[in-house]
Amino acid sequence: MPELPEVETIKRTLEPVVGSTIKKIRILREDFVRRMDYSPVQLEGQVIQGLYRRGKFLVLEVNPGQNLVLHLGMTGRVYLYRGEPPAEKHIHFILSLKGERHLVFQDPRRFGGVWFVCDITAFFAHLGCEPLTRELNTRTLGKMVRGRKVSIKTLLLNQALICGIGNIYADEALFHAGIRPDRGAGTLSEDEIRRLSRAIKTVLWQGIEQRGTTFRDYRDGENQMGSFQHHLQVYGREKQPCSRCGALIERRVINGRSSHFCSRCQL
DNA sequence: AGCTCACCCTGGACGC
DNA sequence: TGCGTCCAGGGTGAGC
Repeated sequence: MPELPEVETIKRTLEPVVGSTIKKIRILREDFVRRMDYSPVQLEGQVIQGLYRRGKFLVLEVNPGQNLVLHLGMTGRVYLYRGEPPAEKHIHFILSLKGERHLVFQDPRRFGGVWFVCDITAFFAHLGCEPLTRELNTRTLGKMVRGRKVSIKTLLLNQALICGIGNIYADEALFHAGIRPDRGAGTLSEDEIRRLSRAIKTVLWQGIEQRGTTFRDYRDGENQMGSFQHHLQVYGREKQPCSRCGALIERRVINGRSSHFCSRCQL
């Protein structure tokens, strides 16, 4: 499940594509293309000028008016392959570069996709703040939760407010902050908002340091697994003892998403 | 406007 | 072994 730390890790491992010339674009599944503001063929022969992450999106900037946006959905993998790409299942998109390198996008579940975007600012207009910047702090998080009846867990997953947090890091951040996922967002105290704002940054940075969480599908741009799964405190640890107090971790579905927490440490 | 929920999709786990 | 069923969830959009 690629969330911010996973996409950031992929971005870092794909850095070598910047400055490369695009030789050919192969779309193996038409419906994997979610948007086509310009013809993909126009990218062939052009040089990739930049690569960056926004929330859980990855952007290849060929020029300011021609961007290639990737989203990995649940099971997406994007990696650089040297030599002819493998004839594996579920490869929907290949970007061939000069020097016999191929950027391969594989996604069994096809929740991911690619967008050929001209106006990148408009494309991201609906997206919330980047949690690892100063845009997220006690004051801004306080504004987001004020008066909101949704659970704090649901609020953290809302990409229009904060972008990049998914199910794993939401559960981990709430454990870190000592707040139950089913608490109404509007009921958080000033101190809890401060703790949560810091906890979000802490767990996301830890995830990046560990090169992401590989539960099953996730791989980075070099097709390597992450290691944050070994450091998870609550996610996927139902009925296992809490690392802090020993009580058993509970699992509850909140808004259709499984949520993991310690009912003794999280209030 | 705020919120909930069904939907999309496939592979793996599990029960019989 | 094999078959059927359920589950995982990011983002979108319908409907209340």
